Amino acid sequence: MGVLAGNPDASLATIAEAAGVGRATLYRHFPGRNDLIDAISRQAIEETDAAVRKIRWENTTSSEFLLAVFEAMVPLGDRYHFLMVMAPAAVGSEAGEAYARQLREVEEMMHWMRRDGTLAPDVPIDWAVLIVDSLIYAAWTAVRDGSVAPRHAAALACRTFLSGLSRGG
Amino acid sequence: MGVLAGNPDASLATIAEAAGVGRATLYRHFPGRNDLIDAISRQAIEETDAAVRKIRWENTTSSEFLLAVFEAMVPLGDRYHFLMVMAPAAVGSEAGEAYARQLREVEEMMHWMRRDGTLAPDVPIDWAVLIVDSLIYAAWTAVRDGSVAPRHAAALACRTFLSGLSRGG
DNA sequence: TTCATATGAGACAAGTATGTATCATTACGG
DNA sequence: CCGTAATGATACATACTTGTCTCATATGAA
Repeated sequence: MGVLAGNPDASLATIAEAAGVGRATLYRHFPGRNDLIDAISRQAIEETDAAVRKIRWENTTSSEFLLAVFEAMVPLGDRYHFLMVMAPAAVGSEAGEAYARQLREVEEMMHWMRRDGTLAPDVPIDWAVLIVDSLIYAAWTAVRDGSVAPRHAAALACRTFLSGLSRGG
Repeated sequence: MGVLAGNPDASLATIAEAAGVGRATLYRHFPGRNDLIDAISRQAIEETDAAVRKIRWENTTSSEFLLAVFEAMVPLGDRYHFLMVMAPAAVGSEAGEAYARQLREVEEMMHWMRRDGTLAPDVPIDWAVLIVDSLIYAAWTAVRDGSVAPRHAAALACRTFLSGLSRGG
């Protein structure tokens, strides 16, 4: 998993070695390379979907919900990164559709925040969606590299989205 | 250039075709594949360096300087992206060193903003640096995809960094 | 025009990735 | 203990990529 996220063109021999299995075993489970990455994509989508579905949205403000999304997604950053890297290449496939659907869900959240009055009305929705994506990835990267503590990463990302990094906030 | 940024492992045949030259011509100018990407890296670094050097830092606030950096870098997003994708793989090489130096310069800018009182004191410098990188990339992506107008992208990135996207801002 | 240089197209060998098949070994259930 | 299924290792054919080389052509200066 992490291998493919880091290098989408890794050879099946490398993947098999990283997974601790023989190369032939990979071909027994998946007819070809595309089937393998499709299966991993499906799993990544399932895990990220499940993590978001767990969040209770009743009686929460959109800001709290956003924080919960960051908290849920940062630990799954490798899955998320995998989808960002591989899904665009798999347009038309099931994985590509699911990724597009996830993007639409983030878009709906941004519309909610705009109606809510939380998101400034002059911010393009597309930009807000892009920033959520970027912040999830940035937070995961920072945790992985040890730049920030895992417990603080999501809060930092949420704060950056809502009020930026300047003193006045 | 754009080809390599999108797929770092693109074959030389693909690169040559995208560049509109014969594959043999590539080998006449560059002994091997590594020399080619090293040359492109050098050019990307030179262009980004030149763009930043043009910025006048005397009699400007750090916020104005940050905006100027965004304005300078967003149009060079493909170069920047190329370096982000390729340079880490070229550790030890001249390009890798130059990329690390650019990162240190952003770090210095963040220290300046912190002393300045612009950057909140409890924000980790590493996080701020990472967010600058992410925002440059995000702004370039948004412009490329037509989500936001080129003239607004840098301002949007700067605003996101300084005051976030919420209404209170 | 004529000569030198640069280019494009293609052949070629070596190395690597893919996909299939075979065989010995291991693990697991009856 | 035995038989079945799964695994690891390996060999193999095919295709792609890399790097080198050759040859015909075009471009450009003298």
